[in-house]
Amino acid sequence: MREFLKTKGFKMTPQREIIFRAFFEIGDHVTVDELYRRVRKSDNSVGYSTVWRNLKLICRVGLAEEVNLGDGVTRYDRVTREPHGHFYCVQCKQVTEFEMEEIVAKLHPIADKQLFHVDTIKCEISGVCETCQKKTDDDDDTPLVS
Amino acid sequence: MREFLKTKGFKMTPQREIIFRAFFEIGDHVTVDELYRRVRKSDNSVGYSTVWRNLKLICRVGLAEEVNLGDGVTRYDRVTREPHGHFYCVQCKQVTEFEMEEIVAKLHPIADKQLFHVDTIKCEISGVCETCQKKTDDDDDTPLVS
DNA sequence: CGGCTAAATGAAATCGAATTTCAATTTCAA
DNA sequence: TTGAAATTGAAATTCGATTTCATTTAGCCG
Repeated sequence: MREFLKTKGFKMTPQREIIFRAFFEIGDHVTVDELYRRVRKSDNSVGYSTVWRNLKLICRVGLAEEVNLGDGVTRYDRVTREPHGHFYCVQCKQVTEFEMEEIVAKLHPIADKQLFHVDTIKCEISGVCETCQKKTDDDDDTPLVS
Repeated sequence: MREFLKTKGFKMTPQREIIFRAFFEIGDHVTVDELYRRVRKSDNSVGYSTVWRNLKLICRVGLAEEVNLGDGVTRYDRVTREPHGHFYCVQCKQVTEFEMEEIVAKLHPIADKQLFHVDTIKCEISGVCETCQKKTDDDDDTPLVS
């Protein structure tokens, strides 16, 4: 990793070491705050902005990407995996994934047709997860569109 | 519209009249600020928060939905149309659409399989639009990867 | 037509995540 | 070892989103 960063003009530091390690351990849909807490367990002197900057750095070097589920908090995903979309439960805020190979394959021709140069493709499905569906079978939340 | 709102327990006001009208005229991917400016042309005494609240209201009654393209600004789309995804040009910030009927049809079974109750489906493709591609053929922006 | 209550408004204040500033520290190539 | 450039931590700032609050208004009821 030190070498990889060097080739891109960045230095390795103890804090960065911890942050990178933590990020790749936690895995996906992490928020800055979550990662910050996690990092503090290893070294409680690491600053919030350092965690933030390094998360941005991980994105810049192409190892992660920002995920926006519309709840005002930015999450971060590793990009070292298959293309995938997200299920976002509006009740428990839990994020799960689904494989998106086929969807992506369908989307590319659409972009090509409009001569749009694609950087990233995102699919987000919001709704209620199985667990929360069961939980809210009774206590209904005054539906506006009855 | 007055009647429609009444059935949902809301009143009609001059400001609301203007805001609703403006929203459905402008059409899509409007930001609060854009709509606010537009509304002020009809009546420069309308407040920003009123525009914001009414945009939220339009969403609540199911006539619009929030669109999040990851640039920190919330946009609003009418929902009275075919399901569609968005192209977002990271250079000129322009938003265009693409038809998504078929994609949605493929996505639903995926959600069903995980027993996820779907509220909304969003597909966002970020990249560079045709116009901006031509514009930036020369002045390259120091690519980090490569 | 008044009177009344809930809803709506506008301005200003607040919130909160994201981002920047700045002085001090650290990395690492020469 | 040394110096330039990168990095860090804390605090400040930014900026869109949202709330507060005093005032006004819509629309139902008699």
